[in-house]
Amino acid sequence: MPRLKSEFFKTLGHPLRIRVLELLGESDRSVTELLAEVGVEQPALSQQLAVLRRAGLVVSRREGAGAVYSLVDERLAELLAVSRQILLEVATAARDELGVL
Amino acid sequence: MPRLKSEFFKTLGHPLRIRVLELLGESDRSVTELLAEVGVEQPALSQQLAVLRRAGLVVSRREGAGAVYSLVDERLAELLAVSRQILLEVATAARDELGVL
DNA sequence: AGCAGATATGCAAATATTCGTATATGCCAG
DNA sequence: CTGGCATATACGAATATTTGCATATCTGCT
Repeated sequence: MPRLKSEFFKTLGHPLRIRVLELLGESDRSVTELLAEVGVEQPALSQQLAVLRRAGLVVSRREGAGAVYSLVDERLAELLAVSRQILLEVATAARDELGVL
Repeated sequence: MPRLKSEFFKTLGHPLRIRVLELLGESDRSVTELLAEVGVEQPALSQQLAVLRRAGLVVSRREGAGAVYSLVDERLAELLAVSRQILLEVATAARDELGVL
């Protein structure tokens, strides 16, 4: 399972993909909406959406002209929240470390 | 924060590193012990331990001859557990998807 | 000091990811 | 069925990561 899990985390290892997941955690969004919120070229966004889709973390449905994306599992939001906690902890631990020296 | 978070996940995106974190989640371990449990060359292990150290996810203390590693934050174990849940969900979702086609 | 075991670092080749740009496809209006 | 907007894919150059191997460093012992 480490192999699978590392694939999963590798998928999360990209700023734009994280950003998108956070936004989708709030609510479903069309590509156009996402495009307005993250500051990148359209192909760049579609590429990363494709990565997330292949990893099975998001799904897209066509809706009229465009496409709407949503998270497959809401626990992804939870995961990102937990990771924020850990990051804070790790960051302050590192700061204390430096403080002691 | 997406940048920081993606760095964090990138660090997790490696089978050996995941394996090590899971083992350290159970209990602290010396490099020698880790070496016996994961099946890799010693330099490979030390390299990945170094990555984890630089990322601030683990710390090492010298103990006699060798070095003992431990997790900086036990919530890392929790995180890995949550990710397991999500993986299962995602995997079955994907399977159902295929089943429907 | 000199040795031996344990751990860490350096570095180049192989491999994988990202980014930009061009282009293709899907869908609706007219 | 054609134009135009929305989204997706292709592909090469730039960049980052991984891997294997050689070697350095640290520690306790004699």
